[in-house]
Amino acid sequence: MKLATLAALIAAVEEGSMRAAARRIGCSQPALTRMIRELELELAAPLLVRSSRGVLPTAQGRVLYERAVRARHELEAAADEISQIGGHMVGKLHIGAVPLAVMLLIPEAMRTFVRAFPQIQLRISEELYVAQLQKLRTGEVDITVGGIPDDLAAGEFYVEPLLHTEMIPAARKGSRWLDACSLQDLQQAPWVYTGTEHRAGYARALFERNGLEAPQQGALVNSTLALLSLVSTGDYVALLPRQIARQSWLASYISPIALSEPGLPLQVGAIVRQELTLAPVVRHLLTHLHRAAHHINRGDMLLA
Amino acid sequence: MKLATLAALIAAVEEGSMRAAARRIGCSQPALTRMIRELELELAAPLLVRSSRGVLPTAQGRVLYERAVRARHELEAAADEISQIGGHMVGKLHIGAVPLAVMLLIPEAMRTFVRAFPQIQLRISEELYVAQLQKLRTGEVDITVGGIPDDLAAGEFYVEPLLHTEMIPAARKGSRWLDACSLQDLQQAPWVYTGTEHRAGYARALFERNGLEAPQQGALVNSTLALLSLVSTGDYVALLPRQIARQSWLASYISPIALSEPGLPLQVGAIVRQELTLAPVVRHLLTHLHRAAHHINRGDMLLA
DNA sequence: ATCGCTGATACGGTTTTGGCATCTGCATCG
DNA sequence: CGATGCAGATGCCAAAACCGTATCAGCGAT
Repeated sequence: MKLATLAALIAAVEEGSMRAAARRIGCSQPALTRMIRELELELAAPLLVRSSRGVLPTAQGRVLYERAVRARHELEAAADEISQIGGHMVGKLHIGAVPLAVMLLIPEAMRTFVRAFPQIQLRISEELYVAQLQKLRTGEVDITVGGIPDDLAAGEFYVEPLLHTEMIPAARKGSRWLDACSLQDLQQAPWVYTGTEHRAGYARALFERNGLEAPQQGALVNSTLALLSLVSTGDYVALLPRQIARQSWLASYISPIALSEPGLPLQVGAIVRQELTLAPVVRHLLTHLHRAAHHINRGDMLLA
Repeated sequence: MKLATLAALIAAVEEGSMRAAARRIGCSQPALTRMIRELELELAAPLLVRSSRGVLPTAQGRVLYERAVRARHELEAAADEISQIGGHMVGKLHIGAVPLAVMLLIPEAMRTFVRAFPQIQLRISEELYVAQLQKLRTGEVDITVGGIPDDLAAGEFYVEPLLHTEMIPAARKGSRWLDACSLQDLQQAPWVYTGTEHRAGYARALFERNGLEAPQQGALVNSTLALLSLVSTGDYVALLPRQIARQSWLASYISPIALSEPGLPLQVGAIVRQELTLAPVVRHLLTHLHRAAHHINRGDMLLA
C-alpha cells in the first residue's frame, strides 16, 4: 500500500470519475486505473464499481476511503507541526465555531492573528455545537470555539474559558414584543429556536431555568443567518448574546428586550483536542482569542 | 512522503539503531539511511540525531513518529475491516478492560470467541478506567470493557450494557474484619483503594453512599493483582465484585464480608468508538460478551 | 447509427530504488 | 596508546517500478 495509490483512491471516490481524479492528482488516467487495481489486488477486494458514467465506491471502498482520509490528515498535520517547531509558522488551521462565536469573537481574534501569522491558512467553519464536537474528534477541525457545555467528559479535550456572556431575548425594532417586561409576557410570542430536535437550544433552557414552560416553537433553525432573517423581518423573538444584540451593526434592526429576569449566562471558550494543546499555532491562536475576549469585554463595559 | 519511508522512521525510532531497523524492515542499512535522509530533506527538518551508538529522534522526529504510527494504524485497520467485509474474519482486535472485567467477563467471552474466530489476533490490555478512555480515543484499543461511568459524553462512544454486579467488601480468610456486620464496623479497617489520586475508587463511593466518611486509605494500588496480594496476605479490606469474591478460585483465600448494607451496584458494559460500531469483528465480540454475561449471571443465581 | 463519454490495455523510456562493497568516526578494551 | 568492533555515510551498478502516449472497447444519448 502506497500513499500515492491511496491519494488516487481518495480522489476517485470524491470525484466519482477516474479522469477527473487523474486531473486532480496530476497524472494520466491510465496511471490512476493502475493504482486502483493495485490496491484492489493487494486487499483482494473490489473498491470501486466502474460504469460507463464514472465510478462508485463499494462498501470496502468506503471503508478504505474513510481511513485513508484520516491517515492522510495525520501526516499533513505532522508536516505542519514540524515546520512550526522549526520556527516557521506555516500550515493550515481549521477553526470550528458556533454561530455565536463567529459573530462575537472570531473577527476580532482573526484581525490580529492573521497579521502575526500571514502564512497560516485559516479556515473557519460555522457549525452547530453537536456537529462541532464530532468534527473535533475526527480531526477535521483543530479547535472549536463555542459555549462550554456542562457535560463535557474530562480528559478528552482541553478547555480554555474565554469570556462570559449572557443570552438575552431580542426582537425586531418596532415589534410589539419589545414592550414585554417579564419572560412570562414572551411565552405567547413566536420564538426562533436554534439547535436540533434532539438537543434543545438555549431559549428552551432559559424558560426552564425560570420555572416556565417553553413556548411552542415558532421556528427551528440551524444557522444564525436564518435566525437573524426571521427576527429582523418577521415578528419573532430569539435569544442572542448580549454583546451582539447591543453593539453590533444589528442594533439598527434589532433591539434587546428589557426583562426583569436576568438572561441565560453562558461561558464561551475554546475546546482543543488534548494532544494538540502543545502545537505552536494553536497556542498562539488561544492567545489571540483571549485578547479578543478582553477587547469585547472592555467595549461591553464602556457601553454599559 | 511515502509509506515505506515512514515505516523506516518508525523502525529507526523504535529500535534506536539504523541497522536493527533495517533488519526489521527487511532491507539494507544504506537503503534505510537514504530513506531517512529523504524524509529530512522533504520536511526540511532533522528527524534523527546520529551518534556512534545509534540514533535518537529529535523533537520533530518524535512528532512525525507519533503521527506516522497513528496513520499506519488507520491503514492496517482498514485492511482488516475490508477482509472482514469479504467474509474472512482476520485481523487484530485490541481489547482494553478494567481489572474487574478482566477477571469476570473476558475469560468466558474469549473462550467462545477464539473458537469462532481463530484467525483474529486478540490482545488484551488491563488498564485503569481513565487510561482506557484515553487509549480508546487514540485508537490504541478498539473496545473497552469496564464499569459504565455516569459522566460519559453522549455521542462520542457507543455504549453497550453487559451485566449488573455489586461491589462488596472482602477480606482474607480468618481476618478479624470478617465479623463486621455493618459498614461502620469497617471504618477503622485498613482499606485497599484502587484508582488514582484524582479519581476516587469505588470503595470511597460506597462509604459516601451510606453517609459515612471514607476511612483513611490503607493503600492505593493501580492493579488488581496488587490489591489481591494485599488482601490475601495482609489484614486489608477491599471492594470486589460479588461474583469474583464468591465463586472464583479466590474463594479459598478470600471471603466476602456479610454486611447489613447492600454493596455498591455497578453496571458493567462495553464502550466502543462510534465509528467502529459497524466493524464485523467488533459486533461479534459484543455478542460473545453478552453470552459471557448471561453465563456469569446464571452461575451467580444458581449459587445464590 | 454515430458521437461522446466512460474506463481498460499495450508498449517503451525514464526514474527510482535497493544491494554490495567500502569509507569514516567514535567508544571501548587490552 | 593503539587495536578492535560497531555505528552510520557514500559511490556505483543493476533491476524494478513507474509514468505517459497511443489505442481499444463498452455504454448512453443524440
